[in-house]
Amino acid sequence: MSARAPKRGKPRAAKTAEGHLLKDDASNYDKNAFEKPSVTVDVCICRFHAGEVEVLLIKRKHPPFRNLWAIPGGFLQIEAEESLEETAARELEEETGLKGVYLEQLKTYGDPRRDPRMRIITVAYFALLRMSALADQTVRAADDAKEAAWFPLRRLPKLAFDHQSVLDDLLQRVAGKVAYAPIAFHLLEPAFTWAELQAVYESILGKPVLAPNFRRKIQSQYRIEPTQTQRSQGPGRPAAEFRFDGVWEEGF
Amino acid sequence: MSARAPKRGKPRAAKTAEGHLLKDDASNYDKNAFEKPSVTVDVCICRFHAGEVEVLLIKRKHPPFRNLWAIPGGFLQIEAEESLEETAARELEEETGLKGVYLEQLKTYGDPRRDPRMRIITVAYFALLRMSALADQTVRAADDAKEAAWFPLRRLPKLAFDHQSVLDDLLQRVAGKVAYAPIAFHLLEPAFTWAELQAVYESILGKPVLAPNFRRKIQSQYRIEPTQTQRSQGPGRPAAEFRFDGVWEEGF
DNA sequence: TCAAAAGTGTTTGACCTACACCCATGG
DNA sequence: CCATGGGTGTAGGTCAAACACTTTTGA
Repeated sequence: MSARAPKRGKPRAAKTAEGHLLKDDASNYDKNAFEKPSVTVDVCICRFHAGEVEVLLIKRKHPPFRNLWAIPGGFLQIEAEESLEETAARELEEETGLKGVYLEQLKTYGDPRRDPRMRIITVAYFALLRMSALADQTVRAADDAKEAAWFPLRRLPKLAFDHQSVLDDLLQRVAGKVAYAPIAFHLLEPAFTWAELQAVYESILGKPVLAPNFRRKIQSQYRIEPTQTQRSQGPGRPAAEFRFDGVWEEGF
Repeated sequence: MSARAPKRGKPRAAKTAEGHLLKDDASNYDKNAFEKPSVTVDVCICRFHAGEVEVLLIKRKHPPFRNLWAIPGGFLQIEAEESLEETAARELEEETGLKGVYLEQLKTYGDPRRDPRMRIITVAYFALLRMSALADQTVRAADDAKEAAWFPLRRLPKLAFDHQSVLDDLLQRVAGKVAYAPIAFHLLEPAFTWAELQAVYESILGKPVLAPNFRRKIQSQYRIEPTQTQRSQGPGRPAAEFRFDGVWEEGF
């Protein structure tokens, strides 16, 4: 349910034996009848850099977990009527200055002791963005002086709270999803080379793949269109650039 | 993040331009600095009956959405230090009297207008249970007189709130997961026949499968051990009963 | 003996893996 | 020419779909 309103009265008293089904009268509820948790949205901000998928973490300056690294996030703004995804987008923008980035809900964490200070429910999202988007943007290690840094998903520092399990869940989700959904392209420039695309997959899957088979497989799932542009940075044939042009229609 | 504490002060004032990174001093926070949403946990309770996967819904007696059907759920109990999963388990027990049932988190819904009365964040779970567990238990259409009834997942009535999309997400999740995880067995008795197992898969996938291929595929994934028992309810060879005995080890 | 259930076998084709090999192109 | 990137071909293996068929067993 999302909407049975609590009865009036003290929180504990309101929860009687049959209290699991509460009156729905619009005229008979008190939105403060139950104590409420704080709700935050954390965003695992991912980029692809130096052959690896990296996530942006911030170093905590204060207890608890002082000097450990944490996933950036913030409180849901009730007054602003933010949806969860809007909160995630706002956090992402505050942290990186970017809008319009791919965002997906990961999972919600609500263990009563995950934050020693107070009861916090955290909805985790993840974002996938291209390096070029960050070019002019400085990642802001915000005012109260936390460091911010990128870490490869497979070589993380010691993390605060239950954030290790959040990132474990993230890696599992992304590795599973990359096989059937075109999410890898969000980590690359609009024009990319085969070698780059393959490197993203290899990083996510954690193992090498054979180039010819990889390309056939990708082309059987997605339209990969050549651009006119090239990439030349040394000896050898310059790499051609391609762009993602949607998934193949599945009917017929 | 799950833990940066809000600054002291009025909610709006606390959220300054740089407010996304808040002080972590344990000595410097006020857990009421931000307005909080209510948090509920809804549980999609599923059984397998008459050849179909069914979900338990309750009929709303009061506005909003009076007389529409809704997924049962309830408020997270802060004082009791419940985890989200414990809340789901409690709701399940209150609704059906059952404990120890398979539970899995589905997704979290937080649109600001999903409940017209107040801001509610709902974490949806789903439960899979066997018919035999319900045998002596009456499903309680709780005191304030809501009806409770089972509906096939593919033929749902008009639903309250955003519960239609919750159940859409549920079907998609279950259909995807049944292919690689042994979740179907939770819907069957410990001893089941091949025909029953196949019917569960066909119901979830929404299409018929060929029995011989189906059995080979299942047996390649899981240990299916014969029991000594049988099932005889008419002419024809009585169906032998089997039990699930884990997944095959994947190393070798 | 019939009907339903369990189980075997086989054919076909798709697809994945691994590798060999060729072509293109800028330095 | 050569190093690198793009691309084709293909042999072998695995696996799944589809279907035919046999065996078992209680009513």
